[in-house]
Amino acid sequence: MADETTKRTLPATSWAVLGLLSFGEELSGYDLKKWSDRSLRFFYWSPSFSQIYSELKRLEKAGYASSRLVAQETGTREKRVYRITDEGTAAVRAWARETPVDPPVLKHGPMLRLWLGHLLEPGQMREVLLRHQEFAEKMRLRAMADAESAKDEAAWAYPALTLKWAERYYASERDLAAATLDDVAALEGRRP
Amino acid sequence: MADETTKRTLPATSWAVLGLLSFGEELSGYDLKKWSDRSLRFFYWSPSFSQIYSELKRLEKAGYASSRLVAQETGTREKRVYRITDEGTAAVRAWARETPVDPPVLKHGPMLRLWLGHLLEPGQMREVLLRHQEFAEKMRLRAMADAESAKDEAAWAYPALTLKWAERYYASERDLAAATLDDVAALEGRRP
DNA sequence: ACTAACATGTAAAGCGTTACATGATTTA
DNA sequence: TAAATCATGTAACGCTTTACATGTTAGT
Repeated sequence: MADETTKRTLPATSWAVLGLLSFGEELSGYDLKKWSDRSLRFFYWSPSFSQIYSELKRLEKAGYASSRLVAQETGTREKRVYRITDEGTAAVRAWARETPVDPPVLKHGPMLRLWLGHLLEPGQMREVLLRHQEFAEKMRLRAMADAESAKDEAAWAYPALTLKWAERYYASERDLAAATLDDVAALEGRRP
Repeated sequence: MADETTKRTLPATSWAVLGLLSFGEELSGYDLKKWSDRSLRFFYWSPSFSQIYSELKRLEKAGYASSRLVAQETGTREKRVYRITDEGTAAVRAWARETPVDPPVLKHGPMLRLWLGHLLEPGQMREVLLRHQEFAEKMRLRAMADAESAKDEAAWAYPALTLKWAERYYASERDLAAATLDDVAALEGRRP
């Protein structure tokens, strides 16, 4: 272990990155970003490249991850890959078990626009909601496709459950947008 | 107007605060925070006191809001109240109409835990989901209560629609938690 | 050979929170 | 009158992104 002061007070994003490593693979920052975009993205915002790189440094400093440089097959450039340590596994397990779960954070642009509906033309409000509906359906399909390719692999059972959740979540988002479109139509109809 | 450089490039939170002012009332930072907690909160995270205060300063600097000091009835302490300017109204309207809506941002702690299910005991996972279910139902009831008290006031028609949306959204969150509890039970049942 | 996309980082700027400081008002 | 709550801010800190720098690989 190293640097006692930075222990157990890490921000949620650090734990998310350490969580990615907790599946046991040895990964580079770039790998982690790509994987994060395809998994966390559905229910947790995916951190930027630069943040992943700095989180990795912090995790290594805390003794939760170790890194080594590996030479590319043909090229001359080296890359740094990270692996979780035993202490890191213990720490992320303790975090997952003991730290109280805080309520979900939502920043829902389309609803902010609806809330400011008095500033928009009816057609514009409709446009915003239609776009959101499309977005939700696209996300649902992605989650479905990923769930398909991950099924029956016991090691990914829990990630697969989050994909199932995401599929339902974005279906609900899509339907809520549709319902709100009706509500807006009714409102505009009452006083045109 | 003032400070041309800070115009139209404000972060979303600034527009949210200016949006609060766009309903026309003259409000203090404290008022805005309270109102924000009871309205934006359901679909957009509510900024802290300190951020609201600094956003107000920025809005005033940009010429989108004006402030004045008012003396309290009996006390000696003064407070600063803000009102949107004509230019601010035009700006927030232009923002709402022209700025592309970016996809919702979600940081869903319970799902992050589920994703890391391999680190938890089954009972702990169940506990997390139950807590989330309770949270969702509490939010749903709040949205419902607020919608009741806001109905039939034409000026709040759009905010009322967001409360209706929130009521459905948190109902869905509650149901998704229940469904996921079943999924987890099935998973654990298959390999105990 | 050139371009676009892939890959690995660093540096600077800005967003947002927590902690702190201060005073007024209500309640016990 | 003491404590708790309401109310109004400021300052410091830390998280996070955007912009930048640099080299590599694959397609045309």
